[in-house]
Amino acid sequence: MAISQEISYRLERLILDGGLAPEQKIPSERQLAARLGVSRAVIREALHELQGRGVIETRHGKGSFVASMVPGANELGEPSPLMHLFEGHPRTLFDLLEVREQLEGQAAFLAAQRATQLDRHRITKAFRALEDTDPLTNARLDHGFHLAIVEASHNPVLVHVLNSLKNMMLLTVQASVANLNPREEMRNKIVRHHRQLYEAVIAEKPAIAQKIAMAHVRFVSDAMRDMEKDGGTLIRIPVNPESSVEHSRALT
Amino acid sequence: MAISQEISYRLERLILDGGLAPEQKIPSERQLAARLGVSRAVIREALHELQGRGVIETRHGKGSFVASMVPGANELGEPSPLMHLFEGHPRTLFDLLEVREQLEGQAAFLAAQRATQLDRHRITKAFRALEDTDPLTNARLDHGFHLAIVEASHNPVLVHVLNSLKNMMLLTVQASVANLNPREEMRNKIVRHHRQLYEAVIAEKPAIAQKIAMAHVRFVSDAMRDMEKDGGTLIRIPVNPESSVEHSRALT
DNA sequence: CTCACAAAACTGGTCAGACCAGTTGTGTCT
DNA sequence: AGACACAACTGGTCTGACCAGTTTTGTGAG
Repeated sequence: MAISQEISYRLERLILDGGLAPEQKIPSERQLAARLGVSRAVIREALHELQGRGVIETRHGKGSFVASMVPGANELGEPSPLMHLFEGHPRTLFDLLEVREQLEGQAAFLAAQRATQLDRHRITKAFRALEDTDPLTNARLDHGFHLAIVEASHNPVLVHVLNSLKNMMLLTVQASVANLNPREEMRNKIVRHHRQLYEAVIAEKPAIAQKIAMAHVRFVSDAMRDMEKDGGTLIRIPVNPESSVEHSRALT
Repeated sequence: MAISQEISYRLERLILDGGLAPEQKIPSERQLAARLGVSRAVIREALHELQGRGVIETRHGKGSFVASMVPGANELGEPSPLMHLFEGHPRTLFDLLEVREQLEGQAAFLAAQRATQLDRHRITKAFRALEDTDPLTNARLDHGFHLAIVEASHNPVLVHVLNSLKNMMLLTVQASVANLNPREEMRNKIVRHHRQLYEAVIAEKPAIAQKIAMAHVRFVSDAMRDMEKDGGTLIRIPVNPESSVEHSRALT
């Protein structure tokens, strides 16, 4: 196999395995080349491969960075092919929540089991940020909190799967925030869920963490199902990332 | 924007817009470089980006080719970027099995709950075929059985996720068949699992079906982990694109 | 004339060193 | 202390060479 591919795999493995955190800077091309004993061309080819796969971002004059899966940052990828299924099909939202219930439950379980000191620190940071912010504008932070837990599971396959559902998940999170947060009793419950989940993960109680995470997603799902049945109107989140504009502006 | 990226976008658009058909050969790097008036390095970087995105495949001495979109039959979802993580990294196999445990459990649960007459017929057919065949050559049928159950879950998102893991799953199924089936007591347990799972789904007992499906995957995972720890040698399944293409055709 | 086999002419893979182009830190001069 | 220019980073591109597989070609032996 080509050297450049071996290197790209090695780097990806390192990143997904938690060796490198999102937004973290990767050593410069010249450093990598020297350290791995290969030419800079090979390093560049490997990095382009990771770029194509959306694992890293490269900025002229600054360096290469682990792509954050958080929405605001990048997202030059085309809208998820599943996205179109979602538009006008609220059922898909519930299908997704159904799958999320399992996967987030497992992620919470594994995170409670495997989180390192660093992971716990990240999770704590994400949780604090979530707590300290206006609930109406925190869909992103909500997602970030769940994401931190997923990454602490140290299962690259799980991370990849949830990442590939990223766009849709963001929509469900936004939908739940937009629809549920305005109702006080709902918001309180959700906040309590988050706190319980946070504590269970930090306290390294896998079974409890899993149960709470699943109950949380289930609760959101049920609540939205009820709202749809009763009121009939879910607040629709416009499918419009528009971040590629933002992206090119930031980079040009 | 960097020249290499402009070129990769241009080529991708060309390919996706039908200018180039799958399996078709792309002009050589030197030709492209000359034709587009840039250096070969830029061309190579652009091609690596497309490679990372799964749009093309490159073969030493032969050239670059438009990737056949067959693997994963992904009308949805990007071509599994996970595939390569598996090669040479047995740990990823266990990561995948960890995720499978949850997803197949859920699929079994939902299948038992929602399967229609037609679904049950398909599942029965897949099960019979599995039963009547030489266990040493039935990795495909094994996979087909599990697949029939997944499809009966009637959750498009779940189907999509498992479908995008299809190639890797095929490998784990093959690995388990190759490693576990030769041991009689293992094979018997697996056969029993299949039968119990089949009966629970047909009998519309979701909780039981889920429990069995999860136990099944867990059992396979544990058994392989033990084998790796003891004997130290898992039979490695050669990663052979052509055969997996064959398989996905057979299953689609 | 045909077949076999080696050489040539492709393909991609890697290397070296140079230079351009953004970004950031530093130090000097006012 | 502040402003500004100059290093010293970073990635982006170019050149030309050579290595390593694959395919074509051409020539010699039968």
